[in-house]
Amino acid sequence: MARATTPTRPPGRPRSGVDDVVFAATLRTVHELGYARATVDRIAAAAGIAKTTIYRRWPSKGALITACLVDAFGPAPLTGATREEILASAIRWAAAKIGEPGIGAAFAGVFTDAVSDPALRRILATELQDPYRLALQEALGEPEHRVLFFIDVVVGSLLHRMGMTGEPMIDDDVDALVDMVLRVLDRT
Amino acid sequence: MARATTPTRPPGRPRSGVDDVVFAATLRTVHELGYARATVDRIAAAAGIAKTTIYRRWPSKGALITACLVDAFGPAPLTGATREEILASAIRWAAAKIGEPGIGAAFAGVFTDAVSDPALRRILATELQDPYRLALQEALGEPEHRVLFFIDVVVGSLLHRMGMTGEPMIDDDVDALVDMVLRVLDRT
DNA sequence: CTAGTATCGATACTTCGAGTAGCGTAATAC
DNA sequence: GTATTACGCTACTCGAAGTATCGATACTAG
Repeated sequence: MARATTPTRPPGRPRSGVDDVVFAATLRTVHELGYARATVDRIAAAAGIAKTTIYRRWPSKGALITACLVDAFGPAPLTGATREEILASAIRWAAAKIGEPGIGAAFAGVFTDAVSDPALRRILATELQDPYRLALQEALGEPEHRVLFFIDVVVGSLLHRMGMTGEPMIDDDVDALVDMVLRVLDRT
Repeated sequence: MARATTPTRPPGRPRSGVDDVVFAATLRTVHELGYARATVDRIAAAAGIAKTTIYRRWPSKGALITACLVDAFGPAPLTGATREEILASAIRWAAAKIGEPGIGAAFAGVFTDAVSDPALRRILATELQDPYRLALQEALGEPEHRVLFFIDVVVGSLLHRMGMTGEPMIDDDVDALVDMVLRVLDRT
């Protein structure tokens, strides 16, 4: 997610474009060592840069992980002809992403940190959740509180499974999740 | 949860029965300061005992919080004439408990810690989840994987709401959660 | 009442990770 | 060249988990 080169480049040495390297190193480290043992020192070492460089770009470990997740999730692929198809594809997409190596553990980790950290909670809500929430409100024509409920159910279920078992939710249960939420959507 | 006085009391000074005091101090501290700032030192001070006494009884902060939650949740009140009524009452009970001051934050906190700590995850699954899972399997006549799915959905949704907003789920959404899960139960 | 045992409180300590400070160096614009 | 900003590096502060030790205390057994 390189910053667009503005016509008026600011003075001084430009930042090296190592964001993607750091993100990859972050997910790899979290995947291999778990969230708690994935210290900023270790992530920096895995990325081959200095720890201070990380703190020059992201103000905290939580912010780093959040930025990493925003990058990893990317834009919402809301595909489908009907509202049902759109919501179903979004749920399957979320399940697949959270199941990728490192992403689920990183997500559960920041989520946990956010519980006791209102500032991080705001970052998480604004940077990560809001884009998908707004896109879903638009695509489904549903009010905010209803989309928030869907997100609580889907993301909460996926993270709870990941947190309690250390493994992503199996496909059969993702199917059940899709069926369950679609049934709620239908009953408008 | 005082230990039953066995006929053959072991030698030495008996433990002071301060478990309940510690549990109350734990929930109060977590409620007032949040999970991260609820250090063992502060919890001990709030309980009026030494930190070392806490570590003589529970091997880690996570184990203390888990024991506190086991005590706070208590036995599962699976009441109701039909399977639907039993499951509905269980969901509402879980929502009410997680909404109590300190409990939701403590739950989300240990849950987070457990993600990166397999030992704590085992304690959490064995001590806190298994009793309710087994009772639900028995009461509902449903297989393990299905009850586990219900637990993922219900607890995951409630914790996600708690974690993202800092506030427990409102009654309207708990109603929606009950409706949604019951609909899955019916479709056997 | 005394001996034995195990818990308590208190203090000090070790360990480790988040985040900061300072400095010399490298890369760019002018 | 100079100015400016990012980099790597080292060293540091701070806070919290968990440990070690020791004198004092509360029991039981005789």
